Amino acid sequence: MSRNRLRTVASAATVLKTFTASRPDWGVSDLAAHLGKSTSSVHRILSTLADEKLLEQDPETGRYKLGLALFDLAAAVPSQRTLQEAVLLPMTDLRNTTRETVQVGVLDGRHVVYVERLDSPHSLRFFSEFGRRADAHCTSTGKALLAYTPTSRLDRLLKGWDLPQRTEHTIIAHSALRAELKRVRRRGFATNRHESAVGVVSIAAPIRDQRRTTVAAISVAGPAERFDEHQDSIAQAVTHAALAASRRLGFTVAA
Amino acid sequence: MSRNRLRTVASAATVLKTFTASRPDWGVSDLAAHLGKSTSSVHRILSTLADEKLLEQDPETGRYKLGLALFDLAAAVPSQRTLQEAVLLPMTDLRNTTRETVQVGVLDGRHVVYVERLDSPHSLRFFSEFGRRADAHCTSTGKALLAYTPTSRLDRLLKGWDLPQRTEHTIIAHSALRAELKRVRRRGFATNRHESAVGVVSIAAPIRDQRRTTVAAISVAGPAERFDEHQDSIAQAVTHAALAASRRLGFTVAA
DNA sequence: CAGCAACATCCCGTATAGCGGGAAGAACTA
DNA sequence: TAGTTCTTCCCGCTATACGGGATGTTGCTG
Repeated sequence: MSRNRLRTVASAATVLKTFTASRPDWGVSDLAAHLGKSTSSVHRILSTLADEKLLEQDPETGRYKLGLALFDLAAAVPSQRTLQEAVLLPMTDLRNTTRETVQVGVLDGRHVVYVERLDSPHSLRFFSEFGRRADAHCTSTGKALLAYTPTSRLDRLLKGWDLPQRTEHTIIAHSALRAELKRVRRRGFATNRHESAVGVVSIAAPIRDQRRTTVAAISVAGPAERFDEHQDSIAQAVTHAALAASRRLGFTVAA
Repeated sequence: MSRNRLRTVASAATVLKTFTASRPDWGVSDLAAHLGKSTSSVHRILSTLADEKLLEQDPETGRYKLGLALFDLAAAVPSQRTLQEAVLLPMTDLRNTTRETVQVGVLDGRHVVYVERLDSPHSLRFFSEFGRRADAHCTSTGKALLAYTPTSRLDRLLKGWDLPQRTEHTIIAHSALRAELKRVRRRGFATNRHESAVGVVSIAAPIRDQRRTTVAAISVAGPAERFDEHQDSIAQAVTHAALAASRRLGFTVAA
């Protein structure tokens, strides 16, 4: 943490981040109690953020919630723009080939953030999962990204990382995860077989840029029964799409 | 603007909002010049926001961009959650019926913010347009929302609103817009025929909640040539989907 | 229906956080 | 190699932000 920080801005950021999907609205008093601050201070932060449209206040109840200005900001997150352009056609091709949901994710610490998505024609999924974050250790996207994370950085991530067990198939031992990541590097793709949730299977491959750095991963996900029959061909299609996307980011195959 | 505001927080919000799709990254010096502040002050704000993951700094160039924490916040915006659940099946049905892209939007002042989307099976569109905002006066979604905006509020919006002309078909006169909104109320749906962009046609209908308040609109959009043949049946499907979504929000048809 | 509780909002005295000038260090360019 | 541009940091000064407590509103309960 930088020494030269603005504590009022940090407090306001903390306030913003207290609004979550599971706790979408707060009153002045209960937020003050939650944060251990006075109602005066919290009220000032909330009304300032509301003036800036980052929050909204329900005029009937007086409670605050996140505001629409956040959509504008989320839509402007730039690293995904270059990535978006690169994955446009490969994602569409992959979706049309596999008829399944296709996603692109990036690593954020011990999580995956899904930044792009194309629904399968017969999927009920929605944009609401845009920006969704998931565990890195038990998703194919996460494992595809961790597999190519520099060793020193992976060591730092693993230190103190008590891998959450999501299903009975979830890898929870560091040694097992390291072995699995080695297997991912050998095969060139990662799989998730009921590790993040029972019934969910996915395959992911890394997307690299012109410096050969893995910057994202592309995946196909669906219910297990549709995958088991065609895993080899899906894996091939995913690695093909990942290479196509990589090429568009300037990656060249070694001679 | 509230008198009781935190100017450091307001400055930080201004900094965040300076990052846009068209200007996705800033250095300390050029942002300071842009905002008329000293580099010391701007640097402190930027590094504090980076500590909070709302911004990221490129370690090679020193320039700042928006951070991934914004996805978490955008995904947690609550008013869309209830709406999402309500529009789930109606959107899917509408997409399957029309084979076109389906969106749900809400009004934000003189703009529409698209908060849900389902791509047509043959669309190249992507999540990058999630949260996209568009003019209200020349989109079917916008007109469907403005048509049911209380008169006093519509008057306030129109006052000083110089309607931007996007194509030769765009409504730019207040009187013409009022007449058009009357027509929307009479027909129960709104249309956009090359008004927001040449070649783009869409049809939208209002979604109401249990208090009979119009809270969102659902629309189908596509290229003009696919719409012209089936406008009546598409309009019927859209109004049907809007009613289904409304019912799920507790709306009941008057006896 | 009156009293009470809970909440948001606001005022004001105090002190500390934040401001900007300017210096230091790094990287780039002519 | 010197000059330029940029980011980062230090420090004195002052204006902002803090929290206690008061006020007003709304809803609940006996």
